[in-house]
Amino acid sequence: MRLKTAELERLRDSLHQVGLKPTRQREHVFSVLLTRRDHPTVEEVWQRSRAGSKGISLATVYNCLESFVRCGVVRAVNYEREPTRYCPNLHPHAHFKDAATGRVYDIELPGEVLDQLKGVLPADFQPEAIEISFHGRKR
Amino acid sequence: MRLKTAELERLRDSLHQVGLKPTRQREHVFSVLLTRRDHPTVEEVWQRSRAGSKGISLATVYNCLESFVRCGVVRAVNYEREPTRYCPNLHPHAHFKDAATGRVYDIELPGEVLDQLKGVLPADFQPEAIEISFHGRKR
DNA sequence: TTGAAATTTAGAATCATTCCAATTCCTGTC
DNA sequence: GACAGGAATTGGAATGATTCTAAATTTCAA
Repeated sequence: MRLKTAELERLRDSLHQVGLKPTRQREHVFSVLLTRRDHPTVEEVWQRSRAGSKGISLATVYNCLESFVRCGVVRAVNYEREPTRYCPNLHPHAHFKDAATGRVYDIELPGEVLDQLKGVLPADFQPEAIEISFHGRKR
Repeated sequence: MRLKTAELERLRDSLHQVGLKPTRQREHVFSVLLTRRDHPTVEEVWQRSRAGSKGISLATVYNCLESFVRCGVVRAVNYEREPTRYCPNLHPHAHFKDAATGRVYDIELPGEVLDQLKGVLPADFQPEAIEISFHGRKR
C-alpha cells in the first residue's frame, strides 16, 4: 500500500508542473490506483480509499482523479456512458472490454501501428490524442 | 427532406430484421439524420425533427435512435461524457473531434489499417467492434 | 508562525438518459 | 367497418454519474 519513493516523486513532480499541490489525499488515492492496476470507477476507488485510512469524501476522490488526469499521471477511460474508469498505465495502449465480464484490459500499441493510424488523417487534421477501444470477448 | 426509396427500404429491412416496425416517427427521424450528415446529439435531432412535422416527443427521439442502433443503421458516438452523438455512416471509419469547434468529422479507415490494428490483440481476444477517436485541431 | 491560496468536504444541483403508466396506432380477423 | 392484441408514442417522474457551492481545513512560502 505504501508507495515507492520513485512513484511518489513522479506524482509530486507531475502535480507541481501544473501548479497543484501534493496532499495526503492525493497521494493516498494515487497509491490505491497503483496497487491494483485494473480500471476502477470513481466509486470503486472511493471504496478502496476509505477502507484503509480515516475516510475520504467522494467529492475528494473525484477531485483527485481529475487532478491526476490534468497533470497526466492517469488516463480516463470511457465505455459508452458507463461510469468513467481510471487507468495509471502511461504507455501508449488501447483498451479491450470483455463483454462477458465487463473487465477492461490494456493492449499495448506498437509505435508503428500508432503511426500508421495517424497516417489515415488528412494533412489538416492535427491529432493531440487517440483513443482506441475494442469491444468483444476474451476466451 | 423526403427519403429516397432505397434508403427507406434499407431502414425498413433493418428494422424488420430485429423485429421492429417502420413507423412514421422512425422514418422521419431517420430522414432527419440523413439530411445533414453531421453528428447531432439527441437534443439536436429532436429540434430538427419537430421543426418539420406536427411534433415528436423527446422520448420518442431517444427510442428511435436506440432502435436504429439496435438494427444497425446508425452508430452511437461518445466523446468523454458529453451527450451521445449519432452517425448514419456505416463504412468503417474513425472520428476526429476538433477541439476548437467541437465538430466531429468522419475519417475513412482503409481495411489494412483495421487489420493491422486487430493484429495487436493477443489470440484469445476476439474483437466484435473497434472504436477509434482522435482528438485535436483542424487547420 | 502566519496568512493567503489551495484543498477538502457534505450536500445540493445538474443534466443526459431511462423508466413508467396511460394513450394511440397498426394489423389482421370477423 | 368494428374489434382485439400488440407495439409504439408520450409526458412526466425517476435515476445516477458528475459538478457545483460554500464553509471548514490544510498547505507552504515568507
